[in-house]
Amino acid sequence: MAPVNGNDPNGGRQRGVTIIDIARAAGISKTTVSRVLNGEAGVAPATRTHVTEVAARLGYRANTAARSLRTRSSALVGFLVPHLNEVFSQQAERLSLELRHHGVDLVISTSDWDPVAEVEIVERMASRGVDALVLSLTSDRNPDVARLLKTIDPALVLLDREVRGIAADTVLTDQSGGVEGAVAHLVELGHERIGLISMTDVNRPGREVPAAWRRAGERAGLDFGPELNVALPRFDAASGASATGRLLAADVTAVIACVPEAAIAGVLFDLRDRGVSIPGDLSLVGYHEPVLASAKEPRIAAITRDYGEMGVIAGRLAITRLANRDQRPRIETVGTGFVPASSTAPPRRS
Amino acid sequence: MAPVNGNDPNGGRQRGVTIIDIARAAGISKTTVSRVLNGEAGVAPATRTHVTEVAARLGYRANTAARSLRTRSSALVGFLVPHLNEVFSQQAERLSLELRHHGVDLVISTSDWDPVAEVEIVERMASRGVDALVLSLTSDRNPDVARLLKTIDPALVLLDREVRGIAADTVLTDQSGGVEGAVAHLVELGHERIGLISMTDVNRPGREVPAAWRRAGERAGLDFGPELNVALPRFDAASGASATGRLLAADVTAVIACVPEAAIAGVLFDLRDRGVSIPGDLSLVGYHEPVLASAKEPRIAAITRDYGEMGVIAGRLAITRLANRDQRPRIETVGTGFVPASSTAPPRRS
DNA sequence: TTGAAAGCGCTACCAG
DNA sequence: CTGGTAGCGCTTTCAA
Repeated sequence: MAPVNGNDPNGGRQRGVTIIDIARAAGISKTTVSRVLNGEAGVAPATRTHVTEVAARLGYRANTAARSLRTRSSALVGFLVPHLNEVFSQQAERLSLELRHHGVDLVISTSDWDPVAEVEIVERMASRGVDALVLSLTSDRNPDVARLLKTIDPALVLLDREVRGIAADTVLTDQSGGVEGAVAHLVELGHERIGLISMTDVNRPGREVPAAWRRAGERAGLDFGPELNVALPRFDAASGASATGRLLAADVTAVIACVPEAAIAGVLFDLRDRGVSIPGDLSLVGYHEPVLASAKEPRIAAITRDYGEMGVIAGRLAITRLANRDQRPRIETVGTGFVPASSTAPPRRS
Repeated sequence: MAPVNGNDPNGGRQRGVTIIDIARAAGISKTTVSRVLNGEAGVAPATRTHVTEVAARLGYRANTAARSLRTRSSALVGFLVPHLNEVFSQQAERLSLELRHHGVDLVISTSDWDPVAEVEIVERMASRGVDALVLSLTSDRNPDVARLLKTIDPALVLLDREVRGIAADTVLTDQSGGVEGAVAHLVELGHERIGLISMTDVNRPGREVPAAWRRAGERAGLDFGPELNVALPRFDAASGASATGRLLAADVTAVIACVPEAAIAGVLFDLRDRGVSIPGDLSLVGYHEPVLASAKEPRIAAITRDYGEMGVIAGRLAITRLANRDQRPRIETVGTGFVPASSTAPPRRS
């Protein structure tokens, strides 16, 4: 039998079983009940089993809000991503799972690649009282965000981002392995004019990828001019298509597209519309290919990394940070690799 | 200047500005501060502006836990999905956005298609105090879940699921439009043995899709035997591949695959390995195709619907439900359509 | 239009 | 090993 509660003063939600109800039913103090429920040591085994039993019988469920208020911790982590595409979804799923193992839930919000929305979202999450905030910022060069991050309470984990003045736990991607692999592969096939579609320099991959590409070119004795690098501010199909046009005009024989899948789709559509065949007329390297896409030809060679792992690492960083907020910031690096496929071939001799 | 707080009795988080700090700074009671912050009527304009000003100056951020405790509402909605694939991610993104417009945040958890995990997750979210729970259950026939849903407090929104004994707000999918469109299209091309890969009957699409397929067959004067329907319990590539084998053994000339993308990828891989060409040897209809996959041939004809819209509707149902928990359950239906593409053709005459 | 006081459910402290 | 008490920050009476 559920205990009879006083008549509800609140028009709203149901009252629910509290530790006081358990205490009464067990003829014991709520302090001890709390101790049992939290698995603290120093409770007589008999008491423990009894309380556990009563709690189960009454269908007790802890009130998280009350606990949060008292302990100043919400067991909630926020995850801010630009967009829930396959890459970020995968990160989210693994991050969520990792956190769940530690009794922590994940609040997700998308900015739709809008730096202004990002500020609002971070603000919201801070006010929500998340214990930690995992950030895949659209722009890590936005001074408003940088300023905001200094004033908020949650622990921070940056996902392949570097914010000036913020020394936070970070999961970095080392782009060099993948990019150099791709360039080396293309050079070996005989390509010299290797175009790059990248993100703009407002976030770390947008800075690191072009740098790695240029380095790799130099290593191969090639000087990649700026006309070979198109930096996209947006990642819809139209942007991808326009980048393709610019690179074809620059006489590239190969393109490395380190941008989200929606933009790469734009590249593919545009090439098809122009009658440019892959890899016959143009070699293409992408940046992760969804499984369903990879089931069709040409399979896109890709610079890739383990997104799920990034989520797991972010989760671990968050959890360990919460256990000890005073430790110094840690940086974990995830490598990238080049996965060859049927989308590359020797350049057409003209 | 931030007010000087007493020395922190808590080893943990920072103290933060409270309404008491504002009240003191403004020389006013915390009641009035609360009223202003919540935009309640009955406050002198002068007081209102002053309080607003002071709050901004001190950098006040409401403590959500305290508010939740008092109001018994968390401004949090839970979303349970089997897996964050493209379909569910899209729903999640739009749902999240819709909720955000109303000041509500979204907690996401994935069950990895595990009905047991689902029970735990629902339990967790209830204990977390979510105001509403949006559920894409792996199995809506799991009695444990049905029982649990009756005991918990949050408002429920079911996403294309029907749980016995639970009268909740629901977003239903009407599969008939899409399935009948697909069957009619294939029949018109001359197909008679049209196989179906579906989910099992543990959830609503797993029941509705086969029913619609059978009806559509009857309407065309065809009697689809049970050997033409493979119901998958899992949705990895291997499952998709094995389903393909069984249907080919049943001499189908066309396959409709109403299963998640990972399984459809398995179908494609398997067909390629067997040297079965699409649509030359076999016509294929899928169930939504990611943009990057659609950029390559063959483009998979699909039975599809607006996933984003489903998320938006779910969000609206949740929000309006919270505004009035006593209204009777509402059911919104989303239609499906058939989108032809290059993956279908007349059957090979043998 | 304003304020005092009560209390949401829980954990932390201290005394026994 | 156990219990009493204080209070987290907020909203909500109720009274002025």
